[in-house]
Amino acid sequence: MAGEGRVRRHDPERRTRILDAALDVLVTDGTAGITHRKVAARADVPLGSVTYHFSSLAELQAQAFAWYVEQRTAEFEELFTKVEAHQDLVEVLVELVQGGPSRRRSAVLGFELHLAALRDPTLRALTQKWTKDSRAVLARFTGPEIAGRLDALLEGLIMHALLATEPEPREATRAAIVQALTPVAGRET
Amino acid sequence: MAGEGRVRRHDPERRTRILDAALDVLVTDGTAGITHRKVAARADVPLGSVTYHFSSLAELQAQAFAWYVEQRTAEFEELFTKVEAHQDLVEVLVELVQGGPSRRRSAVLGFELHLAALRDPTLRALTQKWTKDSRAVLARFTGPEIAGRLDALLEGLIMHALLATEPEPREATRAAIVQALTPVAGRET
Amino acid sequence: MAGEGRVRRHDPERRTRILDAALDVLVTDGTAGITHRKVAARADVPLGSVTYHFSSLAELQAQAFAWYVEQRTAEFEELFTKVEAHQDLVEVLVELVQGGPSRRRSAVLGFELHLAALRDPTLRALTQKWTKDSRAVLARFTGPEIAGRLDALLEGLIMHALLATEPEPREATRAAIVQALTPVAGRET
Amino acid sequence: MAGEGRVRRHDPERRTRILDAALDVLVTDGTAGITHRKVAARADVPLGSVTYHFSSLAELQAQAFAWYVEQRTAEFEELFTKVEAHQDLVEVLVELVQGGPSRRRSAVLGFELHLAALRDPTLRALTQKWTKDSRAVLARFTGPEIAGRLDALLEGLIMHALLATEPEPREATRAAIVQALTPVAGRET
DNA sequence: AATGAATGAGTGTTCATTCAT
DNA sequence: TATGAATGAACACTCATTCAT
Repeated sequence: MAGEGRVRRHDPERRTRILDAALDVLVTDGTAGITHRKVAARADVPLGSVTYHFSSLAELQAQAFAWYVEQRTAEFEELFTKVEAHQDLVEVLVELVQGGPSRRRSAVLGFELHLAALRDPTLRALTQKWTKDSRAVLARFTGPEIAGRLDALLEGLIMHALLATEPEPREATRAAIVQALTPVAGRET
Repeated sequence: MAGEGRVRRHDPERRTRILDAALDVLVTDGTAGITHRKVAARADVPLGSVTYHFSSLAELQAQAFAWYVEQRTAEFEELFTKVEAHQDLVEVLVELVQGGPSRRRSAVLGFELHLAALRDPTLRALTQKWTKDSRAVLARFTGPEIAGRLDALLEGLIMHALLATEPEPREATRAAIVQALTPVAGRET
Repeated sequence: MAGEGRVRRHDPERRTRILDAALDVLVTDGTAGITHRKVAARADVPLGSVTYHFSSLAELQAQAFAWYVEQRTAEFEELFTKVEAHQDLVEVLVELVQGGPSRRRSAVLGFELHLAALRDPTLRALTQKWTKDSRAVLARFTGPEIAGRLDALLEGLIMHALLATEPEPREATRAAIVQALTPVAGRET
Repeated sequence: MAGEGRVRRHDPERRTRILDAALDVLVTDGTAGITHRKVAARADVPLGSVTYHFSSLAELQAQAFAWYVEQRTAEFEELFTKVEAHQDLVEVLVELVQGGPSRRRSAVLGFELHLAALRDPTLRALTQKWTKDSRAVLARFTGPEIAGRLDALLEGLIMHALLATEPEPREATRAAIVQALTPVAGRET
């Protein structure tokens, strides 16, 4: 708002806009395809502006991912404020996995981050905190052990959902989640 | 099978050596970092040899991934030939997740492929066949529904294992797998 | 002299501090490596401050070199105030050449300036005046002809001293200087 | 010779032509101003060709300087093959210092190299060998001690000749050289 | 008076790809 | 058939300089 003039000298939200643009590029082209130029074009900002605000492409990527995790953590947290009964929990989790195209962006970024973290210790710190926080939220409803497996299951389900040509039936997803939530009767070794 | 033989005069294994080198590079640097030059260096082959055998870098990557899936599918299949009792199955799967550094390479390539497939239809065909085959193997022991969830769970567990600083306790992994294998007693929803 | 005072309100020594910083950068990185940013960092001054006080990088460099020549000329002059006997002169000159690391900075800047002057007429005016002044000082003790060759010899000795891995023996330096100071007996054409 | 066609696929002397072009650029713009693009333009060669033949700009510069020293050493050597009498020696040296514009290029490169060597150990190895070789040649006529001072004197004379607006009188140069060649009668110190 | 944000030109370098041999 | 030379496009990044505040 306030004038989309060609020349934008004072532009206090530029940093954030660049970060959002970087995330857009990461969704589209992945860490393999991100470049200063693509980000600048997406943010409608001169090339020099990107290198001015971020000391390197790696730094830009790291901050973009941090910004993504921050948003997604809040969103995740918020999702569970409405959960009261066990049934609510199941529904929320199913929605998390099956969530339409709106969720696709989020999921792609998540996997992109995971893979990048495999090679970048800085990012790994980010994913570890993220995983810990997610599990903590789940654990409020399930206890820590179940939260761990549930988290892994969700990760796998989401990845498969992303890659499947035709969506998994909602029932199958629900059944998988319900099972993960159900303590096993007879103890295992 | 066999077939494929296009160029194999003097150095019949050069093609394969290049593919293996490409996989090595993919493990180290990811799809973001693979180049003709790195592959050539790794395979100890002149640069021209790589571009000669593979019409483009994308083509090389695709064939490398195909070669990887072929190997991994066989390996996966083989893993289950020894399984007889239910207990064996659990052990094999736990090993699959916890498998040491030897399995790391495999796991990294798997995720790299999944992510690449998100944007490349050619690769998606590959991942779909792979997923289908893996599930089919699992289904021989568990039935189709459970195979699906189990597959997702394994995917998630492996990813988490890759990213964790300290390995998950073997017990937790086993418990998660056992649970996925155990049909839920009382139906819900 | 004095004059020059253009901008000196709140931080009257900032200009000088910037010039000194510029010289430091010139010693470290040469004319090939000087930048506004390095100078600003060295002077612990905001980037804008450098461009504010000096209209261009060339201008900054020129003034830094002028400042250097001014200092060095005074220092040179001062060096000879103590000289009375011929023997004193020799000692002072040997010290000039062999002078330890303290003199290194000075020598590097001198050669840097000479080379820059080769391509920049403004700087050449500076080097010419400098050479003239130096020779005039020497000439007070040696007469003009000897001063010229002596000056050249010193220049060469200093350059060699800078580049040598192990210092030339003090005796050799002294011998060279003594010889330059000694008028040739029998004239030859 | 042999066709100056626009497209020059096979061009075995390209490396050398690039080195010569690099020296040209170094004469014109110094180590401060050399770029891949300038060298490419000067050599009439595509940009990629320069980076193909030389792994970095520093490498290109180093090899160009090495090539220069090689040429200049040979030239220097050759200069003294004609020297028989003492008088010949003086004449050759005077010519070395006073040598017209043809010698200017050589001199500029020499100083450029000296200064660059101050900061680059690789280049310093080059200058040290060069200095050693030059002195050895001189020493054949003067003995080692005098060769050292003579070398320094020549260096200084040449630098001054480069920077002077009007050439030093030939006589003054000759006198300086003659003096450096003349052993001092009375012992010093 | 002073400065941080901003930008466009230019840098070194990498690389997929082409092609003559 | 196989390969090294070659090249043009693109990249990350640096920087002198401008300008609004």
